[in-house]
This record gives sequence, structure tokens and C-alpha cells, in this order.
Amino acid sequence: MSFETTTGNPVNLAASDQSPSSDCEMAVVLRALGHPARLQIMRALASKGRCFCGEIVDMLPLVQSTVSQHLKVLKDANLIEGTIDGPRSCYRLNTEKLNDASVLLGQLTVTSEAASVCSTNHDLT
Amino acid sequence: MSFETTTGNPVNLAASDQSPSSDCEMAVVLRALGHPARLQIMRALASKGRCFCGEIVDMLPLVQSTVSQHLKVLKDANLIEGTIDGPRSCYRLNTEKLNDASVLLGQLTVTSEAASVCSTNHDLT
DNA sequence: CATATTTATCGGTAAATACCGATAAACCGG
DNA sequence: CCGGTTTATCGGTATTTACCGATAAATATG
Repeated sequence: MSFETTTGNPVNLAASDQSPSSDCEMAVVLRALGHPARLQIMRALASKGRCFCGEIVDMLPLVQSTVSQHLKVLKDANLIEGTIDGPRSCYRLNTEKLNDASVLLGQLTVTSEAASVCSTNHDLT
Repeated sequence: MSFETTTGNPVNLAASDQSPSSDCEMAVVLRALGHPARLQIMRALASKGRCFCGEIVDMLPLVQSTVSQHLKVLKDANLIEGTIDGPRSCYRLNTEKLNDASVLLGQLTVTSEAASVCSTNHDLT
């Protein structure tokens, strides 16, 4: 990951301080979603509300330890929450984070449409 | 990437055929968005409409070849399009793909809310 | 208490990713 | 046609990721 220059520049990235500091955090969220198995997990949680780890393992063509790691990635990105229920772990979505990501993408398209209109007008000047 | 079992199972993933085959493709899109530099590029394109490669290089604390590779990742994911303009390349967003991603995330949250309500009712039975 | 179930974590390996510098290809200006 | 821009791609290295098997911790059950 890192995203720093080797010359030790600040992580500021650019003069345009469009994004406060959430850029890296949002990248973590999107990268967490960027794997077919994890998307599958998210879909299962979305439709079922909650799942035990074991149910998810049964769903995927992956061994338990691998699934557990995928769950950890999603949990570290705050996309899901897990609670302990007896000897099992029960997972559910964290809708907030999911919404954040959705809103971000939405903003990109909206902003882009505005910019597009603007530049079209410009061409006519 | 791969996402197959070592035992040679089909890539089908599960009995729940919720996602046709777009799961991998969507993962590519989300993973492409999952890097701070690439998010920054997307934002720049969203606000400016289009940018030359060089402008993007000036924006980021990364050398030209690295930026070029990030642009390639975004282009391979169909998130941006590039056209050649003289000796330069001009990039712009592909709003469609961005919309696809946004819609997918939206669906996850919506479905999740529905499931949540449903399971609440269930508890009361 | 011994055993079975469930899950998280550790150790290891193969593959992918991020980054850089160097170079090549396409173009423009004189 | 020659030197300067601009960008894509190649080669190389360090880090991260994905996956598995093995193991440990926690809990239930007989």
C-alpha cells in the first residue's frame, strides 16, 4: 500500500485538498469489496441479514481458514460486524460504511455529469 | 486473483446464483477503485471532465510511469477512456461503469434493509 | 472431565501489485 | 530531418495478497 514517494514527501498527495483524509480509508473499503468471494459474502449478508461463519464457508469453494481471512478483511474495513454466539460467530453488514462507499461513487458520477455539461458549454463559446 | 479451489472445482462459487457472472468483473472494477492514487485520478476526471496524462502526473507524488500504470488499471476496468490527442493522451470517465458500481453497492444496502425488516418480523412470530 | 464443534490465527508459498528507472514510439517545431 | 515532448511499456525489486494446512482457544455435549 504505502502510497508515499520514496523521497519522503508528505502524504498530502496534491494541492487540491478535495478529500480530507478519507481517501486512504475509502480505498481500503473499496479494495475490501474488490474480490469475488468477498462480494459473495456481502451479498449473502445483505439477503439473509446475518450468517454464521460456517454457513458462509459452506457457500464458498474455499477452506474455512481462507473464508475467515476474507471475513477479517471485511471487518477491518468496517463493512461487516461480527458477534460471538456460543462457539460460533455471527456476521452482519455495517450498512453505514456500505452507504459511504455508495455515496462516494454516486458523487463521482454526478460531479462528472456536471463537469461534462460545463465543458460542453465551453466548447460553444 | 484466481478464486478457484485447488481441487479443481467449478468457479460456480455456490448454489445461490445471485450474480450471473459479473461478480469477477465487478470485483475488478472495485479493486481498481481501491487505491488512493486512483481515487484521486477519478476525482480529478470527475471534476475537470478530462485530463491529459501529464496533468495527472503533476497532481500526484508519483513518477510518470507509475501514473501511467494506474491509468492502465482504470482503463482495463473500463472506468475511464483514453483518446490520443497529438503526442498526448486525454482521459475521461466512463460514467456507465461507475454507475454500475454505484448501483451494486446501493443494492446491497437496500437488500440489507429489507432483510433486516424481514428478520425483525420473524422474531415477533 | 473427555470429546466434538466452531472459529481465529500462525506459518509457508505462489502470485499479484506498486513502485521506480530506462527505453521506445509517436508526434511537433524548427 | 533533428532535438524536445509526451506517453506507454519493459525490467527489476519489495511488499502485499490469496490460499492452504495445522493448531489453538472457546464452547458445548455426553
